[in-house]
Amino acid sequence: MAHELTIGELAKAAGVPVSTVRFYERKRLLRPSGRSPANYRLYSQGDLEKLRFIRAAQGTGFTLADVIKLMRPAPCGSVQRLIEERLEEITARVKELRHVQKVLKTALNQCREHETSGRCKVVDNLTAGSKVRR
Amino acid sequence: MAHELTIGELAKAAGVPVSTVRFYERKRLLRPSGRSPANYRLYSQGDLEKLRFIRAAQGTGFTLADVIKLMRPAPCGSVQRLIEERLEEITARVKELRHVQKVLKTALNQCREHETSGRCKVVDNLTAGSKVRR
DNA sequence: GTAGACCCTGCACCTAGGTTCAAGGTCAAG
DNA sequence: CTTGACCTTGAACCTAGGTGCAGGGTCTAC
Repeated sequence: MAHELTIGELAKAAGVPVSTVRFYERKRLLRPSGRSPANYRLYSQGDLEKLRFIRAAQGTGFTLADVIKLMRPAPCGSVQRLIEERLEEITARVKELRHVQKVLKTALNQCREHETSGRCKVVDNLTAGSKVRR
Repeated sequence: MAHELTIGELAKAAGVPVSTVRFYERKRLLRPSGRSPANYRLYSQGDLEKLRFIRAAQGTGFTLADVIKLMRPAPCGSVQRLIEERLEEITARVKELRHVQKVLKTALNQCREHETSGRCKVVDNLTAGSKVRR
């Protein structure tokens, strides 16, 4: 089942632009497993899975640099550390976003209460209630 | 109280690099209220507050383009729309992060259970459980 | 045998939000 | 009157994650 794929087929199967596949190659994330006589890149099913993994890991918030680390066989320990780091980041970010959410909701309510057609006063609220982190 | 500030004083007071203040000027976010005889930028207390507002709004997740819109006197309506958009984004992002959090926690547990010193198997889990959005 | 869809390489460009550099002017202290 | 900290300008550079283009080769169908 399933012979080798050209770059276009691979890209389509994974739902990414061809240009991105070549970009990943430049970044040493995914090298074709071979070349055709005409010098076309050829990819195996395993390559397709790798590509999917890359996208999944990115969706999970890992940077491409992290993905490289995740992909080369590594002791569980270092993988665990990467995951824990990401988890901490996520927790912090969620907390931050919840705060921002509160500030914005307050602002929005104020805005709705004394609605004017002139200058909006909401500005002051934003200035008061938030942190500058990031 | 409080005369005009040079760019260095302003930057320090707001806790941002001088280069950033000049960058904001290029982006039309903050123009000095005057110039000294020696052509130094001079900023008022109001400018300082504006600068603080810019940082606060950024911390709240607005882009600089949004901040420009927020700063020029605008009907409440358009400000409200901006805020609502941000709120929706935040809600979506939090949901996404919660999902990612779950996936990562599962992966981490698996990783801890059958800890090996060889290749980590966690990869498969990430591939299975996540979306590619973003 | 030619049109159109695909592939190749290398390089430039993009967004966002800045930072850094070169070459020079200004100001206060000692 | 020199040293050092500050200010000026314009322009180049940075990161991350790509996208686009020029100038060419290849493959499939008609």
